[in-house]
Amino acid sequence: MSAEETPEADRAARMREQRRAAIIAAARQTFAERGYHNASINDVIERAKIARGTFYLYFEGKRAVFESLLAESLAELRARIRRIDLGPDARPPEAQLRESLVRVLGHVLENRDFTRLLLTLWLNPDVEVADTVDAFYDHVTALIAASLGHGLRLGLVRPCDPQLVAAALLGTIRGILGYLIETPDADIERVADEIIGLSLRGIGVPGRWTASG
Amino acid sequence: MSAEETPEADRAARMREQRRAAIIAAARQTFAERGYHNASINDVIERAKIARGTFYLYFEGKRAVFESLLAESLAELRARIRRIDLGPDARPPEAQLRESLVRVLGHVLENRDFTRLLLTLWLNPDVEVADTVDAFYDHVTALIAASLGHGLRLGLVRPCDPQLVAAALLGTIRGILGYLIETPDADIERVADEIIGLSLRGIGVPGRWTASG
Amino acid sequence: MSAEETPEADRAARMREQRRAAIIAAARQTFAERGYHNASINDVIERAKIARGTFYLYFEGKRAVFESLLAESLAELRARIRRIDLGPDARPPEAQLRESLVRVLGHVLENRDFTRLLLTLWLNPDVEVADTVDAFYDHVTALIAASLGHGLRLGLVRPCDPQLVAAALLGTIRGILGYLIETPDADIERVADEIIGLSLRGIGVPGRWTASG
Amino acid sequence: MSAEETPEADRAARMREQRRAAIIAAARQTFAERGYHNASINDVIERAKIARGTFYLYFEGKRAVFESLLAESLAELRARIRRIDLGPDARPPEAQLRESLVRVLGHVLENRDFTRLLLTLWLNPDVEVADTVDAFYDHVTALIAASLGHGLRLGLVRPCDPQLVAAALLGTIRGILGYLIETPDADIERVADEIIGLSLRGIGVPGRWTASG
DNA sequence: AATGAATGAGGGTTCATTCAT
DNA sequence: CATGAATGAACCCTCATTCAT
Repeated sequence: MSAEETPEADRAARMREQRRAAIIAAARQTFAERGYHNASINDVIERAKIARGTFYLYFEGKRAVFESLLAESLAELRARIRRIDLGPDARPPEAQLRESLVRVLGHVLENRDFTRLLLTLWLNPDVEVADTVDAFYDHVTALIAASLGHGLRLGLVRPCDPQLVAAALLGTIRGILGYLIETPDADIERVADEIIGLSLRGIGVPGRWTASG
Repeated sequence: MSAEETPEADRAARMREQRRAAIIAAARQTFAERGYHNASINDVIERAKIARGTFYLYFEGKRAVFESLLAESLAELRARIRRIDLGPDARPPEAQLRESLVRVLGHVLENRDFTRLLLTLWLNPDVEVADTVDAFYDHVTALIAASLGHGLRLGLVRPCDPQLVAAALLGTIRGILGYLIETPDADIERVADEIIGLSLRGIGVPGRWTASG
Repeated sequence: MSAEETPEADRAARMREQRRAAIIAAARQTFAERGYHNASINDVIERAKIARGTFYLYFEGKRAVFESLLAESLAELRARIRRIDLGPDARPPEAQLRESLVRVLGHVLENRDFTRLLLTLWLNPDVEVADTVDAFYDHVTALIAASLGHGLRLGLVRPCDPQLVAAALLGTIRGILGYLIETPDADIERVADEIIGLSLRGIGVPGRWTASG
Repeated sequence: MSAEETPEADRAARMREQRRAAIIAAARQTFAERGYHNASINDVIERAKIARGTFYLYFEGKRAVFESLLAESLAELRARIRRIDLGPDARPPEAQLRESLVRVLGHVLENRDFTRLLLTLWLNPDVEVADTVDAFYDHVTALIAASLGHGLRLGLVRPCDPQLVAAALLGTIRGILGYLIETPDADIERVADEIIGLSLRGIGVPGRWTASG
C-alpha cells in the first residue's frame, strides 16, 4: 500500500478489469448465439483473443463466467425497472409504469443477444445456473405482485390472485420481448402503449362479451 | 394378411408400441429434469430399464427420441386447442375459448414434465431441435393472430397489432403455465376465468386509470 | 435310425445343406465387397434372407462363417492345381504347368469376388482368420518350392534359392490375378503363356544385358 | 520474426514434431500388428504413452493418422525408387535397376512393420484409405510399364503386354518382400540379384524347355 | 501474468451374440 | 427349427480443466 506502488497497481487493476470485461463480452455473444451447452470455452477465448489458461485466471470455469455474465446483465436490466410510487404526490401510476417499460424495452433492443439468452433461461434446468435467473424472475414477479396488491387496496386493480396475475403479466412481457428481438424497427413507445393497454383493459371491446369470463 | 397370423403379429406390434412408449416416457422425464444436453442416453435407458442397444432399436439416436417426443406431445397438446367458430349459429366465442383453455390447462397439469420442457424450449438455440418447437409456437401464434383479426372485423376486439398482441397473449399463457406446473392444486376453472378476464378486460378498474395507456 | 425316418431325415439334411450353402454364398459376396471388418452379420443375413438367430444355428459366429467360406473356396481352388509329374513317361512339364495355370485362371475369373478377397488376405493380421489363408499360401509355396527343387536336380531349373523364388513366383501369380480381376475380357490362354514365358525365360532379350544380373 | 522469439518457438516446434513422430510410430506398429480395424485408438495412445485427448491434438482421428502414416511412409519408399535412365551416356540399365532394388530392399528391412502393412493394403476394400495405397501401386506399376515400353523399343525387352507384365513384376517384388520381412538375416545383394535374374532371364535353363511357353 | 499443450472423464453409437417365444 | 428383440462390451471422439514453462 505504499504510495509508490499505487500508479502501477492502478494500471494493473484497470488492465485486469478491461480483460475481464472483454471476456464477459465474448462470453455473452457466444452463449447468446449457441446456448450454454453448445458454447465452448474455445469459442469464448477465440472471440476474446486470449489463451486458454488466461481464461481460468479470470474465471473459475464455464459456469462461473456464465454466472458473472448473468449477474452483471441482470443488474443492468433491473436498474431500468422502478417500483411504482403510489404516494399522494406521485405522478400517475400509469405514467410511471410506462417509463419503466420504455426504459426496459430500449435496453432490450440494444441487447438483443442477451435478451434472447435470458428468455431461453426461464425455467431451464439444462443450465446449472438456473438459480441466478430464477432469482431475477422471482424478484420481478414479486415486484409485480406487490404492485398489484397495492393497486388492489387502492381500488385501481380489480380483484384477482396477485401471484397468478403477476406470473401472467411477466409472461406477457416475455412474449413481447420475444417478438421484439426479432422485429428490427419496433416503435418502443407504441409497444409500451400496447402492453399497458392490454394489461389494464384487455383486448375486448366492452359490452360485446358476456359477463362470465 | 391371413387371419391366422394376426394374433401373434398383433401382440408383437403391441409390445413394440409399449416399449417405444416406455422409452419416450423415460426420455420425457429425463429431458424435462435435466435439459436436452445434460440428459444422457444413459439416464434414459436406466429409467426405462433397457439395455443400451435396445434404445437404438427404437430410435436412431438422442436427437431422434427428442424429436419424436416433441412431435407426439405437441400433437396431443394441439388436439386440445380448437379454432374459435364465429359463425352465426356458433356458441359464444368466450365460451369456446374457455373450453379450449380448460382442456389445455388440464392436459398441462397432467403432463407437468413435458410442459416444463416445452416452456424451456422457446427460442432455445441450444437445442438442435428448435424447429419442431418453433413450428408449434408459430402455429399457435398464427391461430391467435387470426382469431384477433376476425374479432377485430366483427367489432369484438379493439384495434391492435394482431402479431404483437398474439405474441403477448401466448406469452401470458406461457407465464400462467409456468406458474401452474409449480402449483400442485390449482383450480383449472378459476385459472381459465382469470386468463380470459385478463385478456379481455385487463386488470385495471375502468375509470380509475387515465385514458392515455 | 429306423428306415421310416430316413426320407424325412434326408430331406431335412438336404434342406440344411442348402441353407448353409446359401449363407456361405451370401457371406462370400459380402466379405468380398466390404472386407472382413466392414462386413456385418446384418449384411449377410439380409442377403441370405434369413433371420438373425438362424445364422447362429448354422455357424458359430462371424469368424466361423469366414473360416468355412475360406476353407471351401480354397479347397475348390486347390483342386485346380496339380503337382507336376516329372516321371519318365510324363507329358512335358511345361504343358502340365500350363494346364494348371489355365484351370486356375479360369476359376479365378469365375470367382472374381473371392479372388479379390483372397488377395487381400495375404499376410493380413486384421483378420482373425489368417491361419487358414496362411496355410493355403504356405501350401502353394511349398508346392512351387518342391517343383523347383525337382527341376533343379533334373537340370531344368537354374541354380537358385527355391524358397525365395517360390515366394517370388507366387507373388507373380498374385500380381497377375490382381490385374485379371479388373480386366473383364482377358484371354486366359495368352495370359498363361505370358506367365510361363516370364517365369522360365524372363523379359530380357538374351545377349542385350550384362551378365551380372 | 524477431530473433529473440526464435529459440522458444523453435524448441516448441521441435517438441511438437517429436510428439507427432512418436504418435505416428506408435500408430505404425499398432496398425501393422492388428490391422486398421482391429487397431484402436486406445492401442495407439497406450503405446505412445499419451492421453486420449492428446492424440486428437495431433490428428483429426483414426483415419487421419492412418493417412498421414501412409503418405509419409510411401514418400520415403518412393524416394528410394529411381526411374531408369536409358540415355546414351547412362550407366547400364541393369546396374541402375539393381541400385533401386538394393535401396528399396534395405529400406524395407528397416521398416518391416510398415512393409507388412503396405502389403496387406493391396486391393483392400476394408480400409477407407485404399486410395492412397492404390495411388502408390498405380504409380509404381506405371513406372514399370513405362520402363518396359522403353526397353521394348530399344530391343532390350522381348515383346509383351507391358501392363500385364508390370502387374506381374510388381507382384514378384511384393512376393519377395513378404518373404523378406519374415527372414531375419537376408542378404540384400543376393536377393537383388535373384530378382533381376528372375525378371530378365527367368528360372528355366535355356534349351531344356519346349518353345511353346 | 500469460500461455497452450496435455489430460481424462464422459458421451453417443455400433454390432456380434444370446435367448425367450 | 426359426425368429428377431434384447443385450452390453467396445469404440471413437469432445471439451472443461490443469499445470509446467
